[in-house]
Amino acid sequence: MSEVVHDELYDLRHSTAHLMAQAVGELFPGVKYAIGPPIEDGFYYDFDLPRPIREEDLAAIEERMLEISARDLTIVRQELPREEAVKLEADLDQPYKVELINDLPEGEVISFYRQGEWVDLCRGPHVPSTGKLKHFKLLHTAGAYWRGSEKNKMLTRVYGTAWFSKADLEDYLNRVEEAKKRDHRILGRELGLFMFSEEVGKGLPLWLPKGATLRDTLIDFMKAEQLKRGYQGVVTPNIGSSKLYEKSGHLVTYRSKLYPLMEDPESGETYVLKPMNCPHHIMIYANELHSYRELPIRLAEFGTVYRYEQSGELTGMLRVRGFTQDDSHLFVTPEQLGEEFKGVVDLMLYTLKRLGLTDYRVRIGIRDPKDSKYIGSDENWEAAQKAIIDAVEELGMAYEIAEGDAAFYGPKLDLLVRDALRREWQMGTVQVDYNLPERFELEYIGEDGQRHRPIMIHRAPFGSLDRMIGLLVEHYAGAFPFWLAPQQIAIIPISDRHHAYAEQVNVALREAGFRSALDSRNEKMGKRIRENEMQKVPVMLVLGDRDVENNTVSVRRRGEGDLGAKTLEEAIAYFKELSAQ
RNA sequence: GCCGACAUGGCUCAGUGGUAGAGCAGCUGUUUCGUAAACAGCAGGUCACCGGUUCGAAUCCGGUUGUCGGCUCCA
Repeated sequence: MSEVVHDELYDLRHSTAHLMAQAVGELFPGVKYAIGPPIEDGFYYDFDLPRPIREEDLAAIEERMLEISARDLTIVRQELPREEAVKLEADLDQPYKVELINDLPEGEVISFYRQGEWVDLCRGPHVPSTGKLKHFKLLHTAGAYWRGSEKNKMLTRVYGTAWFSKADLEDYLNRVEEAKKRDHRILGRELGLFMFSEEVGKGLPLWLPKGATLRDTLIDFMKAEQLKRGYQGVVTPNIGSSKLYEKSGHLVTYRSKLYPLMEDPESGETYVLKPMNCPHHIMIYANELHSYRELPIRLAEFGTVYRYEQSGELTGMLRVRGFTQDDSHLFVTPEQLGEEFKGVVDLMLYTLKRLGLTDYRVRIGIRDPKDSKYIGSDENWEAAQKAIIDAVEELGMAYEIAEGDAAFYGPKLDLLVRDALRREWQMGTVQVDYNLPERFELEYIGEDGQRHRPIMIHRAPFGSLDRMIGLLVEHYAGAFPFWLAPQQIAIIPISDRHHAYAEQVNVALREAGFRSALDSRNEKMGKRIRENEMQKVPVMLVLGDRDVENNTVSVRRRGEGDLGAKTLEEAIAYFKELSAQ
């Protein structure tokens, strides 16, 4: 968030951050100020304090903020030459501010904003006086490293939100409350999709029958697409020799992100629990000599990988330690690169569309030339980055370039989607890689009879099945479209005498390929309807005397209610229609 | 990993030093019902785990594990 948009709401939030800093200064003498910018929906300020602020302190800080607001202090801008600016902050015993001033580029205007006794280094702009700041709330505290580096001291960050009116503030707080109800961790349990077990291990998801069905549905969808698009399935083991990963470069770059190595007791050779599928797929390509006529070769696998993520990073299904990628590696000639890359992007966008995810961002990660973790030659990097940018330009897509976001072996294009709490997650990803083919000396025989080096495209349209399902749960608030719903149809016989007919209908629907289940519990129909509604089953069939008599089913659509009686044939036609939506 | 917080039956929560409670879910019966909660009874917890303080700990203290919000990281 280096580029801050200067609209009025941002100014208000920025000023509220100052207001909070002043209040903290009054309540915690000796506080050192770091930075305090406006952010989406609010603001934060980082403090270095004699003792950390606790959540229970927030009310007192808010109270002091309101008091300072009531003083209605005029907010005044003041510009100072560099030396005087440094002296001002040094006199105030504010070392972080001194460091910030010293790092400002030559010729930059150095400005301060003063409200009453309190002053802060700041580019501004701000509201005219503290009296304008009334509708805010402090939300939570967090630790944050000075300048974002874990080598530096950890400061205390306080997050808050601020709005023009009381109504806006309340709306926002309500929105957050509503969003929490969509949390996939809560819905995942309520809907019986997945679980975690302390005894199995943190970050290791267990998929329950309904969640497993959802996974199967997504896998079937992707397999069908891949079949149309000329992919071939492969299967590779969950572990591989460390030598393989040494050669690929993963071992050096991601040592700390691997589960500890396993040792073969006979040979003493070590094995890696695989964090990636690429080296395995590369071995399959290298198994035989390929002609240019065979290329592109597209090897696909739903590969489960394990990454030892830092414990503090784990978040439900959105960040786990064991997950399944819809992975594929394409081996292509330089001439094919552009078309193949565009083909992958097309699949990725089609996938998002089918899943109903329309709100996403495209980020192109290129390398940071100053960082040494990137392998391979400058020429290869230039060529790979150019291939990606040319392709998205040709496709007319909106995108952002992010320096330093490339994989260590190549640049990539990521699709980013937000969760219920508006946190952004990387979903689909595609990378262009000249470097691993070089490391593994991959070849094909060209038209000219000479040996040539293929280029690899790594891609995963879902990214991780686990993360994608977590996100889809939040996107749909658990109410999946018919084709995705783990259980599509619930059959509710009104009383015992309708069971035989209900069973018959259930069998017929399963025969027709629908995920149907009979709910013949000894409960009143209304209760069973209610519970199936809450389980987000898209369709219910209520069966009573009339239906048995007329050989019909009464169709009830989730969220809509009774659609009336249909024959079984009509109902099946309707379900086929729903499946296509 | 770091900062802060939290942890009571399957779920949601009450209980702040004197030997654990409610609703929902579960089980058993009764009820056989036309589109979002029938009725009654029963059962269920070493209060996350380990240690300490105390005559006595769910409650106070320390540690561990897990979870939550951030930071850092994300092939």
